[in-house]
Amino acid sequence: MKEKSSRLNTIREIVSRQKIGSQEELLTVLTEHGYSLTQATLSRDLKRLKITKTLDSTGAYQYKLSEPPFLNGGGGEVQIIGANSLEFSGNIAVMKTRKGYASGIAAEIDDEGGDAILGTIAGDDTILIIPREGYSRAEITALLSNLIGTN
Amino acid sequence: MKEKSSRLNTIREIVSRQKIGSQEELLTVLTEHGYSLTQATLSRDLKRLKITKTLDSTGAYQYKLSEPPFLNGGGGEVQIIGANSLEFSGNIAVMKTRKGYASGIAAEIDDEGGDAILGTIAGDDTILIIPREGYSRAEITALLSNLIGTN
DNA sequence: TCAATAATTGTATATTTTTGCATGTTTTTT
DNA sequence: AAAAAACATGCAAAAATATACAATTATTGA
Repeated sequence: MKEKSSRLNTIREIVSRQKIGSQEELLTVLTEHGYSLTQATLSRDLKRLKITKTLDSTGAYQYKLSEPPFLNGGGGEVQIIGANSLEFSGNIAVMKTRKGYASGIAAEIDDEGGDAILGTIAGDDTILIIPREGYSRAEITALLSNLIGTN
Repeated sequence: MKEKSSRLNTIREIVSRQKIGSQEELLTVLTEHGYSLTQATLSRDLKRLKITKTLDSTGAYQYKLSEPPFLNGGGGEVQIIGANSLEFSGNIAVMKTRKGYASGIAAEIDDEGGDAILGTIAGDDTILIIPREGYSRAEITALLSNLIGTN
């Protein structure tokens, strides 16, 4: 099912970008984005994504991705945890990251991407990933998913 | 009142030692430790302590001290991946990070540092951390170490 | 393809957490 | 020391979140 993974992606992006204080609130935003679901489903989505209600520095509630935005160096495998979503436009991949981490993660992708990655450009929370010609979306997705890890 | 801070302390200890999945459960443990309070009070205590309900790797709920996103404890060893070093010059702290991660980590410090941190400036792999006047090196070190963590 | 199996979702409901309010207690101010 | 202000707490109610169950939709394998 396509709907679901797209929705999960969107949820991750929203949560990492704006302050969301309750599921109802997030539900509203998702509705504005064109998704139709109930709070029950959202609750399950959040559980799958390990997004939990935390407290920000002012003591207000805020939903947050619980995985630290870091590289997991265990076992020689490099795994990037800070990336929130990946989507293609044409043959260009756009990765959204936790704010501030784009350039760091982009560097990792350059490092690890090998032949398949022609280059990357990073803003603050967005990375443009340009694959080398001849590599399919599927291949790039697989490569990056591997770096990122799955949900 | 002495009772309260002692209780908060105990809560922190319990939560960091054993798996607590709900406030009721924690309440039971606290009662066994000789404290007498209601779930309502406990809820407020947890809020003060910024202890929130998160999801562990198996998908079960677990209360946790808000965790610094800086480190990865793979294989029992504590490994600081984002931040490499911390040193003072005068009352200014300089943190070295993995290339590209400085601004991301600086943002975390701003987020989590509370009153003690006046501000941060990030380059590519270096963060300047300016403590608020009145905070000692030791305090800042403790704070940042805590953020960086010894999980 | 079709039946069997698994996954996803909504509804209704249960569970859990948060909070308004009243009250008692401690601390501060005068 | 009395009054005022600030803080802590329980109770009850509200709000938020999670889940059992049943229906629906997708997926798998012969």
